Amino acid sequence: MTQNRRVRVRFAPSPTGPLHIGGVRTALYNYLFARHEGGDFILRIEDTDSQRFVPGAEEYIMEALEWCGIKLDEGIREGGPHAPYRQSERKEIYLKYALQLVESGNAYYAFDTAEELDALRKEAEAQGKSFSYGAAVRGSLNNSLALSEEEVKARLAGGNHWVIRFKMPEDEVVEMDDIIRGHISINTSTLDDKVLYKSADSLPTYHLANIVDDHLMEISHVIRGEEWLPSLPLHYLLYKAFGWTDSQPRFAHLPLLLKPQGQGKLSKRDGDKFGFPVFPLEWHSAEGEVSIGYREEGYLPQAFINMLALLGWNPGTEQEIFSMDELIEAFSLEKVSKSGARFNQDKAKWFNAQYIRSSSDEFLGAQLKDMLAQRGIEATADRAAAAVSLIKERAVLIKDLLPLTLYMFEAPKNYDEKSVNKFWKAEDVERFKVLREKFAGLDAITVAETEPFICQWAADSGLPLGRMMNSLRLAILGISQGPSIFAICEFIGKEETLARMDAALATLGTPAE
RNA sequence: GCUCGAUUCGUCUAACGGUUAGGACAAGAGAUUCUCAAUCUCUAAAUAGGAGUUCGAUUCUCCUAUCGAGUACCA
Repeated sequence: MTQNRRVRVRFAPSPTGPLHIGGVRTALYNYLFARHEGGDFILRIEDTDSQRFVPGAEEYIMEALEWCGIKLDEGIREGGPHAPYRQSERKEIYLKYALQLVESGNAYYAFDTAEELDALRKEAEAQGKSFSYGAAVRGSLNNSLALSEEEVKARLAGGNHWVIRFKMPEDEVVEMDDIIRGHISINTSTLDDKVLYKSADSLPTYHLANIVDDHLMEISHVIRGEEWLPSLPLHYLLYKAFGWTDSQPRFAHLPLLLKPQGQGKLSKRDGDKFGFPVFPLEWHSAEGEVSIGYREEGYLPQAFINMLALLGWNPGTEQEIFSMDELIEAFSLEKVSKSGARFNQDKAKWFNAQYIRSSSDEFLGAQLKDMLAQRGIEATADRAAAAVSLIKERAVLIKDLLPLTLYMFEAPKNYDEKSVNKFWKAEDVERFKVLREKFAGLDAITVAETEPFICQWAADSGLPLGRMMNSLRLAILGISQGPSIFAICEFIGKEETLARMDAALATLGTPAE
């Protein structure tokens, strides 16, 4: 294995649907590793399954990576020295390599139909065994190892459907190394003769295309999900069969992302089931189903990435908040954990709240301005930023900014019943009327004016400040929640404050004692 | 079934073979506050089980259990 060669890694999704967070994390770790090492990050689209191709998935993948701040050095849009980066556009490359393996005796033609193989599997199953196309049975099946040379030639010439299978060596121990898991060894007698080249669509399978492209694209490290670990011996053997062992990439198999509840790995349907997004961006399926996305739910990409980075990796320090640059600086594959990580939505929300808090008022104000505009409320950028500054430590999601500030732009349409029962008793209303007159007498309503004034009044008269404030809050907001009522009154101004006080008086009236 | 992998608080995780097993989220209690959040303080909470190696094991080895993945002309 070549040491000190340029680090080049790839993220190689198949466009069979939207990328879920497990895929995003794989892309992220590849990206962090590449940047940390000063290497290249490549996007390769593995669309060798013509049956499962989903239109729009490719665009989705790229948009999702872009939203996350994961930048590509080479890819289907970016191009690069090894273009094309879409396997369907490289199809003529693969047959040549498959044939090379046949010639070197590492692979063979097989003519068995899907139906025949199905029947064999069923038969084995009926006897409580499992069928494996391997050394034990390949001599008695329809392939170039068992059939006569003439027969094989005739079948190939006759246009019979054929596949190319890898000829798995018998009773050989494959020794493998994984950066995360260490040394692994396995005997080849437990492995089968995998199909490398399909007849159904004249395309290679993942195993062939992957090895060929990683070699051609000079990939130095393969960082992928744990579900590929069982295929690793095949891949090692393929590199060996091609004579590429010296330039073989190093492997790192990432732990799986598990469901938040129950068992098993996180799947695309879990989002609907548990009410949290499993996709970075909203996805509209061809069937018209909509799956929610982190972006649309109000997560900031930085928070999303931070949360995801720590799901299966930890630098060994107690730092939890990382910018992308800090992640790049701190990341190492050796620190990736071995066991599956259960996704936790509370933690994801906590990260987002932290990031909202540290965002500028201008940025958050701009988000709010848009949301207000959608409700037909026009606010200036300054007003929106000022409103946000009062409540940003209370927001968990970006979309929370709207309900948290709406009363600053709109008078309440109704009054919370519980609060009315609690804070709008006859005596409260008496005090409230006095307060209204005092407010009316002020030049302007500012925190600096009102706060000391009311506190003084309460102190002098011995009136319960809390009840007074809450009656006012009820009149201004309609609910008993939110930041300093003085600050809100200042924000909406004297005219609006008085108008809302009058409206409350008119709507709620004075309850009987 | 077979093969491979994994196993520290409820969850994410930290700990050169030597720590009172640490932190974060969530939970509980208290403080603070005009309300609700936030914030601050505190509390509870874990090395799957059993052997072995060792002066000493969360850490190394083996067995068991549990969980996961793979077992397609899908990736």
